[in-house]
Amino acid sequence: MVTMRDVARVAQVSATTVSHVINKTRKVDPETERAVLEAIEATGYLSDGIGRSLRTGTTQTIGLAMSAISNPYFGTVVHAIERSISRAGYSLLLADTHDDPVRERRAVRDLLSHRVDAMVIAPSGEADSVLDALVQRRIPVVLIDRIPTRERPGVDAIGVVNEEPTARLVDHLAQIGHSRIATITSDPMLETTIERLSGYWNGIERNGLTRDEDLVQVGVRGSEETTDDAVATLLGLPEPPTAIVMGNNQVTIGTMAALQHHHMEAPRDMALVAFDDFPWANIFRPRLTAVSQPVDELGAGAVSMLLDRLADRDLPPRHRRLEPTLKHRESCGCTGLSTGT
Amino acid sequence: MVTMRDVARVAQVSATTVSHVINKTRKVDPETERAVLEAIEATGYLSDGIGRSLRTGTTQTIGLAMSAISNPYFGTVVHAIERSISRAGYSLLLADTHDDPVRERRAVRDLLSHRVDAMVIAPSGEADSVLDALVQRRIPVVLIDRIPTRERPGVDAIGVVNEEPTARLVDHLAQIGHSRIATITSDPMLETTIERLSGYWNGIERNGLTRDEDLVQVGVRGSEETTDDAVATLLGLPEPPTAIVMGNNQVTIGTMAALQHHHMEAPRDMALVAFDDFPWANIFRPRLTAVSQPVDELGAGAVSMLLDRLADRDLPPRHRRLEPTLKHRESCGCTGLSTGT
DNA sequence: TTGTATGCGTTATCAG
DNA sequence: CTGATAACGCATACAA
Repeated sequence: MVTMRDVARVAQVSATTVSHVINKTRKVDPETERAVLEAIEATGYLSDGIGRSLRTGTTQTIGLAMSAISNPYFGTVVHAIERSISRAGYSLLLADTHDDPVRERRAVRDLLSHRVDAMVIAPSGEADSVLDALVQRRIPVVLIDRIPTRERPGVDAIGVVNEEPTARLVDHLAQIGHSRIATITSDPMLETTIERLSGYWNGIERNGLTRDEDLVQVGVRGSEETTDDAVATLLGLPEPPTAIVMGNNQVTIGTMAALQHHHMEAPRDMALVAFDDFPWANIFRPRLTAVSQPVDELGAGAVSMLLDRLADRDLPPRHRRLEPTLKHRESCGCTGLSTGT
Repeated sequence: MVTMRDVARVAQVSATTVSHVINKTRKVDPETERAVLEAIEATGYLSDGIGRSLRTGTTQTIGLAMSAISNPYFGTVVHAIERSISRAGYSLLLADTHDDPVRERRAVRDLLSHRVDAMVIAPSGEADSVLDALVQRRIPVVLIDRIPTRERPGVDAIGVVNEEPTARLVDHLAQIGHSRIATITSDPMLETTIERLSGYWNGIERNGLTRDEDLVQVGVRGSEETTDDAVATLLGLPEPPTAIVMGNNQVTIGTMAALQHHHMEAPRDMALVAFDDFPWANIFRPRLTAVSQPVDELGAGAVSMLLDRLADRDLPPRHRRLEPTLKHRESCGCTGLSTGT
């Protein structure tokens, strides 16, 4: 490996000077500078981040801990985060939590071991102890997607409004005549699930519908079989639902597959509305009526908060809620007024 | 920050012993070990990868350089790679190339600066100089998706067979009666584009169709407007095509959107077949007849080759081709024999 | 079974 | 304007 000392030798200067040339951190004679630059070119020298990190205490690296499986927008989110981050001169270290508290703990440990300067986390339902440990180490953290009720010093959060938009979904179904409206959601420990469920109930109540626990299927971890069972249960009810609110993208996939098994089609046999949109929703049928998250903004917002906190760790914690957009399309079965893009 | 020396002080031993306890790298008195472990617990010590890396020369980090935009399977690939990699005790450092040679160079430099132990790259069409530099530094590299014609020492590659499967797509269209078969592809510099295009021509010729350059639309970078133009051009032909072979996922999205603008529907108004499948292809309509890549296997295979090479850098270069699967569904307009899953 | 000393590549401090 | 030196946290060769 070619080190700074090698460059220094070739350029006939001290390593100090080479360092200063590279980092533009003090005035150096143009002549000398040229010599150094040439030596760098000649040797093919590339500065070693490890050495620098050890010395400076910063790695210019941000850790991202989230579940690849659970988030169908995974790619988009990672991409949005990577873009903002690299623009700011940081690199992205990835760790998969699988939305499982144990693996989440491991993932964060790993990130910590690599000395990331800060982390973005999509916290599992039981992330408290992990977060507390992070707070104690005073490492900047931004929570994404799931916003905890409790605030922590040094921990920001960004996500969307979940409750009211879900209620609106129910409103809409009620307005077009549905009275048996079911909902299927995933992991009940997740903050998002809780909020969307609460929105569902609000919708049921404010539309004067009868509150029926049987219409609520809380899928465990949202695996496909579970969703299949959930749909079967709903269809087997004495008075089956005529509409379903799907709690997230994963559930939507499972639910639609299940309906297919039953040879049912939306919106003909079942009205369908979803929380979470699909990137290609407009090209394929049925065009899903869905609450769409501003994924790019979430990623960019997360990084922006992180950079703010990197600049001043004592900033009071901020929790940002972005407004999702209702994409009114066709799966709800109300054809007339489609506005979706 | 709590360092090894802190632990050593608390445990009343030397730093050396602490190191040995942590790494299980020499015999140590059970009593002493207990004391060290306790001290680690008490202090909340976490070993510093930076210090270790500087000393050992390895970072236990793998770099992944690919374009998030161009690859709709991005999430799946990253996930597959991350899984295999973390199982082997490595972490994943991400860099976006945007499929642009300049940004690719930057991405690789970044990764190199962070001293990744090895890299996985989805090379742009002009990656030669970058790859040569990597070879010179003797850093293990696996190319994914696009397999160069030239072999390089120390550089493995993994991807799918492109030519024959594309020809088969044409075969199928020809067999069900199409004679005006068009193709739309993206960046003509990419190895995959070249191979698929060649497969297209093979198909045209071996089915005795007339070779018509007008039916080939090579999209630049596959942006949506470009695809729109391509479709318009095709439809404006004196003898427009009745079927289209879409060269990749991105093109598929663009083409389907464009067809929609023209109020055309597959397979009614245009037979459609694609290279690259969609994760949710079965749930939405039209169910696309498509060549599907074994994405998980590609990721796992890439990592496996990387680990092999990490164990022995002098392994001869290997180029692996996996077989993609034809998912015969409905967009091709030949209903009878659908076999797709 | 344990400890001391050294150096990995860099940058900050201080001296010139 | 430039250079010598020490230190970041760790693992190892060597000594005890």
